[in-house]
Amino acid sequence: MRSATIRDVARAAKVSTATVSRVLNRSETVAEPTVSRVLKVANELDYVPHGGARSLASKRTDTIGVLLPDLHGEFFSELIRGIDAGTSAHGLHLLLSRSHGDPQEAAAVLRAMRSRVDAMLVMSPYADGEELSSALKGGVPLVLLNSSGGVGGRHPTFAIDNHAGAFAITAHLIETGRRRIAFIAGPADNIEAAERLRGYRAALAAAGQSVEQIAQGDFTEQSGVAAARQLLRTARPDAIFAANDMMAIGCLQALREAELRVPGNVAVAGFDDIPVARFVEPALTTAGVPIAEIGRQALECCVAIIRGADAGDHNRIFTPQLVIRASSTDNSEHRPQSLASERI
Amino acid sequence: MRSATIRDVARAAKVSTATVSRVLNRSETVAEPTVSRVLKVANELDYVPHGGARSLASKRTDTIGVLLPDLHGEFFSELIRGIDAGTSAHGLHLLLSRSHGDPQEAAAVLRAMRSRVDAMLVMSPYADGEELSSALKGGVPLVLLNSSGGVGGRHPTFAIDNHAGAFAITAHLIETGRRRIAFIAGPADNIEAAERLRGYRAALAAAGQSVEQIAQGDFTEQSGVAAARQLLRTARPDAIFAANDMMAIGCLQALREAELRVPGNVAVAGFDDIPVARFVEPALTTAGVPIAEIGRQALECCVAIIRGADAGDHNRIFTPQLVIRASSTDNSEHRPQSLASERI
DNA sequence: CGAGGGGATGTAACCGTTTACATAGACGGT
DNA sequence: ACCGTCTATGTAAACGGTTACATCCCCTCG
Repeated sequence: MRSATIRDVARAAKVSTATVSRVLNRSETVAEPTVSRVLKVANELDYVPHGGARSLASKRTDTIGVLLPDLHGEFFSELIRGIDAGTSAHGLHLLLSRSHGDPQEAAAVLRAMRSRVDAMLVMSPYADGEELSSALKGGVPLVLLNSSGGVGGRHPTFAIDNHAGAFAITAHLIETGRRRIAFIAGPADNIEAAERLRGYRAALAAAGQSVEQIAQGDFTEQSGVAAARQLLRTARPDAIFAANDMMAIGCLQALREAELRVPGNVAVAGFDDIPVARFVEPALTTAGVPIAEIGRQALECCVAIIRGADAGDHNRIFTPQLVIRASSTDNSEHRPQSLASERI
Repeated sequence: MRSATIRDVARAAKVSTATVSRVLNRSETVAEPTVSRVLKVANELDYVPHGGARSLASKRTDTIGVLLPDLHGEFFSELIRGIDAGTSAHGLHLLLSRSHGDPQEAAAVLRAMRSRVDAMLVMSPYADGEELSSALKGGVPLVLLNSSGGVGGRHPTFAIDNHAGAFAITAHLIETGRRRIAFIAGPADNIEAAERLRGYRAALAAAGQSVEQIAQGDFTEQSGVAAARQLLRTARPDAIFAANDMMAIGCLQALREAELRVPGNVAVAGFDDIPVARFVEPALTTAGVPIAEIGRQALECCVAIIRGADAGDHNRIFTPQLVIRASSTDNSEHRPQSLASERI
C-alpha cells in the first residue's frame, strides 16, 4: 500500500499541492476553511510528507548528525540524553554514529552523513577540528565537542577544561595529605586524556612533588583494574587518580581485591562525575562535569547556526567542579561541598 | 559553495549522469576505464550523493529508526551500542528518538520518522504492538523490543522473559534461606515491570510463601533509594529484589545509610546485569540479559526484512541468566556460577 | 464606475537521483 | 555482407515535495 502523497491530499481536498504545502508548513496566508479541510483530509489519509522529497526541495533535513568516538558507558549515555533533549525540543531528528575512535573512519562517517543533516555535532578527541573539517570541505556547519584542537578554530567548540579539572583533583589529594599520588592515564592519542595528564603533572609540580607514577589505561573499567594492580605491584601509592570515572571504579575493585581500604589506605578519584559515581562504595571523588548539559548546549548551538544566527562566538569551556566524596576523604569538613554536587 | 551534484561529475568525466550513478552503485556493467575516470572525478570534486534525492528516487533511505522509551543509564547505552554495531556493519544510518515513555508521543514520533527510515526498531513497554502499528498503517516494517503485547502479533519481536528471570531470582533468594523477600516494582504501566512482579509472586507462591512486600519504584536509582527506605520502615525484609539494577543500586545505598550489612542483614538482587552491576559493592546478584546482543539481533532482523527475506519467524525470547554475586550470598559454593557470568 | 490593491489559490519549474528503455558499436556466425 | 547479440552508454521520465510567479476575485476609494 503506497502511502499518500501531497497530490493525493490535494486532490481529495480539492486544492492544489501548493496550498497543501502551505497549510502544512504553517506559512503564508491560507483561508481558514481551506486550512481545516486540508488538515482533515491529510489526517484521514494519514499523510506524512516524504522526508527525502522535502529535503530535496527545501534544502533542509531537520536532522542533526552526531558523531561520537564510542557509545560505551554512562558518559555517552548522558551526553546523548542531553542532545536528544535538545533535538526533540526543536522538532529535529537525531542521526547518531560512532567513529570507533579512528580518525579515518570518523572522516568517512562525516562524508556519509553530510548530505543527510543540517549540521553536525562531533566529538573526536583524536583529531583536531581542522582535520575534520577538511573532510567536509565547506559543507555542513560543524560544532565540536571537546576537540581541543578546534578551540579558536573556525568551528564553535564546547570543551571541558581537562587541565583545570585534573589540577584541582590532584591538588585536593595533596591538600588532604597524600604524598604518593599515582595517575591512571587514558588512551595515549586522546587529547582530553593528555590534558588530564598534564593537569596532574602541573599540580604535582606546583606542590613541589616530583614523584610521578603513571599507569596506562584506555578509559574502560577493565583497564582501570589492570592499571591499579600494576600500580600496587610497583611503588605503593597512597592515592590513585584515574583519568575517568570508569577506570576509577575499576580501580576500586582492584583495591578491594588487594584488601586495601579506601580512603584509609589509598584515596581514589576519577573524572566526569557520571551518575553512578555517587553509588559506588565508597562514593567517588571526581571532577564533575555537567555532561548532559554540555550536550544540550552544543545542540542548541547547532540549532542557532541552522536558524541563521551563525555569528557570535558560541565557544564555551566548562570548568569541572571538584566533587569530593568518600573515596578521597573521611574528613567531614568537606561534606558541604559534596552535598552541593548532589544537584543531579 | 554549493556542493557538487551528479551532473557536475558527469560533465567533468564526460559521461551521462546515468553512468555516474551506475558507477557509484557498483551496479551493471561499466567499462573499466570509465569506472576509474568517474571515481577519480567524483573524488576530486568531493562529491557525495544527496541523501534526499537518492531516497526519493530509489525509495530507500539506508536508515533504521530506533525509538526507545528513555535514554537514561547503562541499559539503554548498551542497547544502543549493540544496535549501532549492527547498523555500521551494514552501512546503515541510525536515527534515534525517545518517546519519553508516553504512548501518545511514541505514536507521533513514529509518524515523523516513517518517511525517513527503511525500518523501525521500537521499544515501547507501555503500548502493545498493535497499538503502535496502527500508528503507522502498513507503512514501514516494524521490529519490536520487549513489547510483550506484540509477541505472536504481526511484527517480529525480541523480548526478555521477564517472568522467568524474576522467578529465578526470587527462587534463588528463597533457596539461600531468605524468608521475608521484598520487591521494588517498576512503573505500574510498564509491561516488563509487571511481568517481573508476576514472576516474583509466582516464585513466592511456588515456595508456599505468601508474605509479599512490595514498594513502588520507577526504574531510577532515586526511586530505589526511596523504596528501600520505605521498606525498612515497615516490615524489615531480609532480602530485597529490585525490578532493575539501577533501583537495586539505589537500594544498596539506602541500606548503607541504615547501616545494614549486605548480604549479612539483607540480600539484594537486581535485574538486567548492566555493566556496572559487577562494580558496585557488594557486586550485584541479578538476572543477566545480553543487552547489547539483543539490540544487535533485533537490528539484524530489521536488515533481514529490508533485504527481502521477510518471511521466517524472527521472534526470539531471551531467558535471563541467574548471575549470582556477593550481594545475595557469602556462600562461596555459588562462585563458579558467578564467574561464568563474567563472560562479557 | 473603473482602477488599484491585496488576499487566496493555482501553475509549473526545480531540487538531485535512479532506472526503464533506447541506441550505438563491435563482433561472431552463416 | 547481413543479422542478431551483447556490451557500454545515453535519454528522459519519474520520485514528492517547495516556492516564485501568475492569476483571479473581491473590495475600496477617488
